[in-house]
Order: sequence, then C-alpha cells, then structure tokens
Amino acid sequence: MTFTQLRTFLAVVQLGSVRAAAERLVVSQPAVSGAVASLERELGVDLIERDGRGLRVTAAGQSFAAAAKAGLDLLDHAVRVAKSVEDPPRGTVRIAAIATAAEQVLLPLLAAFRREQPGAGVTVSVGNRTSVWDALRDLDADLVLAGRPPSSLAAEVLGRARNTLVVVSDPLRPKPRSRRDAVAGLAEATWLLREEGSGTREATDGLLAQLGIDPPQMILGSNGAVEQAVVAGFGVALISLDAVAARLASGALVRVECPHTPIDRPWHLVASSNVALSPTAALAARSILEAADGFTPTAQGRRLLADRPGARG
Amino acid sequence: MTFTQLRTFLAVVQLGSVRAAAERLVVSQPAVSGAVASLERELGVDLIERDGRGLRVTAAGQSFAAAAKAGLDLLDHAVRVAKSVEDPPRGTVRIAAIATAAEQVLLPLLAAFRREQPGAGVTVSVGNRTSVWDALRDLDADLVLAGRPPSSLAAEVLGRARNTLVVVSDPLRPKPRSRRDAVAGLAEATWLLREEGSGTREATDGLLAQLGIDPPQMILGSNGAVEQAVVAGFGVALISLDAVAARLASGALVRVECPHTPIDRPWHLVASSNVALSPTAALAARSILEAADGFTPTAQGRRLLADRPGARG
DNA sequence: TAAAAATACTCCATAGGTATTTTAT
DNA sequence: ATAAAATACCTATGGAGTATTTTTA
Repeated sequence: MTFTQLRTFLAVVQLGSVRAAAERLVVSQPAVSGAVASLERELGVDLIERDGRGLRVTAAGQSFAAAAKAGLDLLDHAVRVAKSVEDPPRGTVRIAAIATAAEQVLLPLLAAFRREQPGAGVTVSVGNRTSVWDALRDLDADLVLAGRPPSSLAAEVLGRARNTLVVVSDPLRPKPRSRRDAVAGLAEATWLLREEGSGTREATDGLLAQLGIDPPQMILGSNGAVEQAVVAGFGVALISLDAVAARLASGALVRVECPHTPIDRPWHLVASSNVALSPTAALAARSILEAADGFTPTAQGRRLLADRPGARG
Repeated sequence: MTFTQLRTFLAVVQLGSVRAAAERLVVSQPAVSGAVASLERELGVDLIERDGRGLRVTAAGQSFAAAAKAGLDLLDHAVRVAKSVEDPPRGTVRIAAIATAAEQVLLPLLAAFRREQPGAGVTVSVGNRTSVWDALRDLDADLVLAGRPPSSLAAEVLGRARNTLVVVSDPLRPKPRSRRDAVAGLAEATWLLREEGSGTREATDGLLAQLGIDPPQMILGSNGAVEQAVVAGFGVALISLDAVAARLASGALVRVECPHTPIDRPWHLVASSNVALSPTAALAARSILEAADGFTPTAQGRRLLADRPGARG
C-alpha cells in the first residue's frame, strides 16, 4: 500500500471516475486503474466496481475512503508540524473564521500577532459555519474562530470572547410605548437578514420564532450590507453589538428594545483535539488569548498559556 | 514518503536505536539508516541526530513521530474497516475493558453476542484504566468498557450501566450502634485495597479521605482476591455490588453502613469519536446496549441502535 | 460506434541487500 | 578495539508509461 495508491483511490471516489482522477492527478488512465487494482488486491476487498460505462464505489470502498482520508489528513498535518517545529516564529498558522468574527475580533488581534512575530505566516480563510468546521476536521485549519463547535466534532475550546446580538434600527423609527406595542411594531418592520447558513441568520430566525412573529424580510449577503441597509432606513436587524458600536455612539443607529434580547453568542477559539497544535499555531493562539480585552481562556487555553515556547509541540 | 519509511522511523524513535529498529523490523541496519535519511531529505528537517555512539530524536522528530503515529493508526483502522465491511458478521471486534467490568458485565453480554453472531471474532483485552484508554486512542480497540473517559480523549459514550460500590465485611464483624461508632470502627478495621491505578482503589482512597480516616491497609492484585480476603475475615473492602451480590444473598458477606456510600461509578461503553465504528464493532455495541438489563444508551448509543445493518459503516 | 475502464508489455526509479568507512567510547 | 551509524554500490521489485482489448450505452 502506497500513499500514491491511497491518494489515487480517494480521487477516484471523489470524482466518481478513473479518467477524471487521472486528469486531476496528471497521470495516465491505466496508472489510476492499476493503483486501485493493487490496493484492492492487497486489501482483498473490492473498493470500486464497474457499473455500465462508469463505476460504483462499494460500501467497503466508502468506509475505507472515509477512514483513509482522515489518516492522510493526519499525516499531512504531521509533515507540517515537523517543518514548523524547527523554527516556530517562521512557520505558518492557518485560521478559519466566520465572517463576522473575522472582521470584528480576529483581524485586530492578528495585527498584534504580526507585530509580535513578523516572520510567521498567517492564512485566514473566511467562510460559513459548515466550511470552518470542515476545515478543522480535515486539519486544513489550525484554529477556528466561530460559534460553539458542533458536538460531533473532536474540538478543543481554548477561549471565548463576548459577542452580544442586539436589534438596531435607524434613529427615525418611532419608539414604542409598551412591550406589547414593541413586538407589534417589530412584526410590521422589515427585518434585514443574512443568507441561510449564517449563524446570525439562525439566531434571527430563532428570535422571530420566540416572538411569534413573521415579519417582511429582506436577505443580504454580508454583515456590512445589512448594516448599511439599516442605516438607510430599510428596516431593523439583529446584529453583533461590536459591529455597530461606532454607529450607535455616533447616533447613526439606535438600539431597539426587544424581548429575548440581547442574545449572548460568544465567539469560540477552537483547535482540533485530535492533534497537538503546531508550534506556530500555539504562538498565535497564545497571542490571541492574551489580548487585553476579549478572550477568556478555558482550562485548555490556560494550559496552553502556561507552557511557554520550547516545550513539546 | 513511504509507509515503510514512516514505520521504520517510528520504530527508531520508539527503540532509540537504528540497530534495534532493524532487528525488530527484520531488515538490515543500512535499510533503516537509509529510510530515515530519505524521510529527512524529503521533509527538509532533521528528525534524528547522531549523539555519541547512539542517537537523539530532535524536537521536530518527536512532534512528527506523534502525529505520524496517529495517522498510521487511522490508516490501519481504515484497512480493518474495509475488510470487515464486506461481511460484518465475520469480522472481528476488539474490546478493551477494566478487569471488574469485564468480569461483572462484559462477559455475560458477550456470550449473548456470540450466540447472535457466531461467525464474528471477539478480542477482549483486560487492563487498567491507562491501558484501556490508550488502546482506544491508538485505535487498538473498537470499544472500551470502563469508568468515565478522560476528558482529553476524543471519546463517544454509547451507554452507561449501573455500578454501585459498597463496603462489605464478613458477617461476624460486630454491628456499630451509631454513625459515629461506625466510622470509628471502620478506622480500626483493615481495608483490603486493589493496587495503584485501579479505579476501585482510587474510589477507596477518596472515600477514606472523605471519612478522614487512615486505617491499616492490605493490597491485593485482583477483585477476586479482595473478595476472598473479606470472606475470610481479613477486613472490609469497598467493592462493586454486582460482584458480591451472590455472596450477600447467601450471607457469606454483609453490607457495612458507611457514610458517603453507596458510591455510584457507572460503567461506560465508549467508542472513539475520531473514526466510525467498524460494522462488526457496531453489531457488538448494539448487542451490548440491547441487553435487557444493564445499559442505558446515550443519545449516541440510541443513534447507533436506530441505524440498522446495511447502513454505512 | 464511441466512450470508459481493464489488460499486456516495457522501462526505470528506488527500496533493500552486502561490503565498507566513519565516528566515538 | 569495538560498537553503532553512515556511505557506496548493486540488484530486483513494482509503479508508470504506451499500445491494445474489453465492455456497454
């Protein structure tokens, strides 16, 4: 069994075709057929079967592919760690973050990290919840900054940062006189929402359900767009307090009283619990957790802060 | 990078010698030197260094070895799953259990499983806490039956079974007249303990600390030995209620009233959360969880029971 | 008949062997 | 002087290529 055989097989499973895999891997078609055939011979199990003009992955093949991918991911990680441990300040840390978190809390903290460790490389990939947790699972990211990790993931929460969601509107919107009046008003206002899959969207959907209202909605693709639309008087929105702090102070936006708010949705700084942090990632995590205002380290996070560089990665 | 190179390197790290690794792997000494050298060349990192007559593993080598081992473990698992998925009832399930749990709850349940699936292989390895959790981490075991898993482990609790620890003595021991009298009596009695590292031992140490007493002690290497010693009138012991149920019923042993008892230390049936259960292991886990008396499945366990064979492994 | 995968064969890269040298106790 | 690891060099297995055959929509 060779790495090439495994990677070839995974490409075939992923693409569902020997020809396509050969193209992707820049090898000949028989090389792919051969690799998969040797793998099957060695395991004594059929992994793929011809199915008419194409092919079918067997049940054994599916299971094997899933576990083999996890193993290869881990070995890729091993290589990265070995390379970075030599000289942590010159390695690279890969951070995946939810858009809101990246904008509001991560980038300022990373600026500080870059000052501390100018030689270190930093990759930030911004995505939705699904993509950031996938990245952590596949070890494509060292650290994730997002909401609470799904319980199915082997994740280690290093610290949490406050994140409060409040309802805001433009200052011209009339103030309600009673709680009853407030909810009625919110049921008529247009709510500016993020697209499906966004954490803020989910929180807003939950809030509307709790309030028992089904107001007119307008969907916008980014927090910035939502914010601008509220300022422009299109309607109200549930949004991170940090994101609108400046506009609240300047009076361009005002908070709207709303039952069940403010909502607490703390950001979580998370690492994989399957592997040790690479030394460079550990430097970055320490830097983030130590930022004066913001993160409260968990027990795991305090442990990380306790063992200073020089310790085992 | 080849599997042989990785396995060779891991052997060198583990044994601390090229020569020893060559012997273990049944290859020549230069083959080992060469494998490690190619690996270092490919990674561009020194993994081991000559150190006088022997060698030293570098920091990078240590990190790489740890992550590489995890990756190889996962790939070994992938191979096992692929082989067993073809025909789950003829695969093998590997269970690691604490001695007490193996004797009291596991073996009867396994007998039932063997009746259901006579073609399946079953390996039970009995060990102490450290060894069973290590086995799960290294994917040397599919299922573990023990106390609560350490929080550092990526473990999935499938179900729990009642396990109550009580203090017992031989029936001739005089009954105390008051609670105060009871504790005083227990402080003078000889306590029969398991060796360090045993979960029951830890529970007993905790109980003695809570009672604030430091009685004479006698250490015995197995639960059976402790039980025999109590029957023979050597002293008292904290022991699993299930283990002594028969002797309590027959009057050979009696329960001793003791503050802070009975102690609830439920058995946990646990799988790794890093990989899917092999189909054969899933069959065994279902069989164990479905046993009429005993296990209460967790949410994970109920999910396992819900998806019947034929589903993806 | 044409597209996709498998087979037949040829070639060379490299893992592993033996013999020898280097290094340090 | 000897034990341990590295280097030099040679051999052979097997992975990848080209050419061809098999399978089925």
